[in-house]
Amino acid sequence: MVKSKGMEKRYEHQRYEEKIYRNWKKSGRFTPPPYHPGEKTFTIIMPPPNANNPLHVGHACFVTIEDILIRYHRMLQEATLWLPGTDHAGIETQYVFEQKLKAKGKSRFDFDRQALYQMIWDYVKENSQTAIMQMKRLGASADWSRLRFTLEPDIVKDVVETFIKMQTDGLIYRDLRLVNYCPRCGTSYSELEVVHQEQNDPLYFIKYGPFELATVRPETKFGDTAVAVHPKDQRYSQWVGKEIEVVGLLGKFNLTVIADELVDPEFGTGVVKVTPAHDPNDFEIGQRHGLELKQIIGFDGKLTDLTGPYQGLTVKAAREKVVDDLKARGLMTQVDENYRHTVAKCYRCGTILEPLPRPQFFIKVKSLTQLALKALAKGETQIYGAGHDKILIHWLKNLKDWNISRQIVWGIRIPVWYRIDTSHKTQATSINNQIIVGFLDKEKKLVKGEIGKLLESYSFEEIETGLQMLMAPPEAEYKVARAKPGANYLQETDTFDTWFSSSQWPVVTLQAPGNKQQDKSKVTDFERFYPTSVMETAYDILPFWVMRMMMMGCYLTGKTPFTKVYFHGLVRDEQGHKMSKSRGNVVNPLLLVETYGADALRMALVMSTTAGHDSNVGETKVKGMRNFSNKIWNGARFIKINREETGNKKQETSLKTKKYIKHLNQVVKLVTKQLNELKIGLAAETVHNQFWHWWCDEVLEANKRLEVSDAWLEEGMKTWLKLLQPFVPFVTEAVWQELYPQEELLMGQVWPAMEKKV
RNA sequence: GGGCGGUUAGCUCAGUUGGUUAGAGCGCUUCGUUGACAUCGAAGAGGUCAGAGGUUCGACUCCUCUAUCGCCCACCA
Repeated sequence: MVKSKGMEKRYEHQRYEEKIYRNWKKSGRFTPPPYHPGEKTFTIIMPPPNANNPLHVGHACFVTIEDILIRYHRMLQEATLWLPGTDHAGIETQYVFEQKLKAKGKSRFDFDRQALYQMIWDYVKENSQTAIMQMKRLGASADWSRLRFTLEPDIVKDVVETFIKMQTDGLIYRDLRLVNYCPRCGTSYSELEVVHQEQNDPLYFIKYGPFELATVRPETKFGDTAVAVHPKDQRYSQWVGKEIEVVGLLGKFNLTVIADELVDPEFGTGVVKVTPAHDPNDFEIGQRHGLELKQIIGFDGKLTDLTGPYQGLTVKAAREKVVDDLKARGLMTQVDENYRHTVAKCYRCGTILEPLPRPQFFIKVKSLTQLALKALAKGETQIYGAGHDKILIHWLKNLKDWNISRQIVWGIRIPVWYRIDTSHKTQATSINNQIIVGFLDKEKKLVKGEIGKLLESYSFEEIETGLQMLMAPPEAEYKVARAKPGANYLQETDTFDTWFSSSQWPVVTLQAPGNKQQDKSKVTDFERFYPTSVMETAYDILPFWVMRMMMMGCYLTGKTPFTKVYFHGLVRDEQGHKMSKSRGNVVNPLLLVETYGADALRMALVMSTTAGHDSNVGETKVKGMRNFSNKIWNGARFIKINREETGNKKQETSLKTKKYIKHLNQVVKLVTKQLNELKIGLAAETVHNQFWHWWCDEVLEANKRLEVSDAWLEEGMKTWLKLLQPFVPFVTEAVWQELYPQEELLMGQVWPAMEKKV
């Protein structure tokens, strides 16, 4: 066995990775160089990981792909910026935190807003540090000096300004709508956060005045304000416009029969009860016909005082009781036990969502989607990833107005203010004094009620200090303002949908004052780096994030926020199963890094993957790529031993060098082309196969046979290390320093030229 | 009900935008360790590229249809 001074037989990643990362960071190359006119820039805004959980293998995937592109462009000597950040992830984080409170026997209602916010803040800060540390272990060469967080003051300020601008532009409205409300999470959701799930539920046929009708939700009958049939349904045409008398569980009542297109004459008996307050279709019908909105289910998921003996029952319990009572009174004619339909559930906790009427802030999306569609049509943004461009367009064309109100604490509070009249004589009459508030009084006891009435026993200050929630009637007057507009104003307690701030991420991160140039030039990061080059993210957040970033970026700046979008697929386990905690097949990326090295994991995550398609990654693949790191190491070790043994005096004798150099040029060309075309998986495959099966298997052997000179072998190795660096930065840097200790870091080298002359 | 993908070697996947004998990793067979690497090397077995039709001088690649698997969306009470 041949021994070389300083190079072990195997590449031991543990001995190098940490030190190498420190040297990279020290070199200052994570930060783009000072501005100079005419520079070419390359920018990636990192998808900010949720600051509530350690990283999973999906994060490792985006870190790898983005780092490859960043390192490549940095070597092309472009002004390269990879701007990292973390996201407060409103509902996600509050949910996780509430679980922790629950474990301690507490709930969010035990704390006032400020206290709860501060607790979550501390928790998130701690977790973000973990996430950042983990990304560094993967070799992420991001500019950590520009790290941003969605709830830091500069960002919040910009997000608030955006809302004000949109209000001025008439893109915001507050209206009473049926929102998807989760009684467990205590908040409403946007259209996108609803999961539709198919399930079996009994379909009940009940007697309804002169009719019979079918429903899966008999408990909502207390909120019925009409009966509807299809306008062309001959069977019922004589009833339309007439009043009918219905005998219900709470006694007799009268309803009008209306005709509406939405009714399917084929379904059930062709007659439906209309419950505008608790069904999205019925709400629409109600709007068209001016029906009363009778809310009989509260925001706690229980029946209200309008339901007599059923008051206080949960929806589920109420349904059972109503069914029993209907049967007992002979009002139930039949039950279809095998009825299959879809129900809307909370994406977060799986609770069945209640459509409930609630005044919320909405964004009119139409003009925004038009801007995004235009940018796509003009090719200002190109999508990479298996048909997801079509999906994006489909979304943009069908998007509904965006509900941006969330009833949680952990987020940016909506900058809307309600004036409360504290003069006694108007307390009862002012519409704003009918605002319902909940607050913790001096004894930390929760008090709830109309503010006008509460002001008789509490001071305005006491209410304001302990305020937990505020619910203003739809007609309430409000002011949009950056700061409290006057003494008697109370701020809206709802916060923005977390995606509202995320949608502005490329704009606000680059605009943040903390990111001003260090040098004296007046060019801001925004001017320098916007629009960004590539947005790289998983396809599953296309509608939540990418689409909305396009809409908001175009709206705020007149330019699309990124010229290319690269979607990566989901990382599945070795057998192709989706990773999940319950399945127990979640792989911890950090564990793999420890065992096989960061380079091995990186390579395993990108080799032979294509944009937009899921990939399977398991230990065997990572192990194989660990072997690849070792192969690179040993290729270098051969050169080093060669130097020591022969003093690099081997000259070629057969003039085959020319052929090898030509091939090497072709490889450089190919890898460059593939990276330019964002064919990352293919590029990784090329360097892997060419280095191993061509360079090592053929050229090294040729050198032994004196067909390739030592000098050219060295030259080729240098080229190879540069080509490999973006993919496997650690081992190549380690080798570089072994072979070329006098040179600057490999990370700072220039990408190989296309042509190398023999 | 609408949309988007996949179907290539035993398994997991590539296939550089139609061009000579279709590739990789893992697995399998046989052989090989004094001189980079056994986390290795050499040789090899294994594919009618889901099926049918079409365009073309030429199709894994483009078009149509079928089968099958998967994902996303959807207001059917």
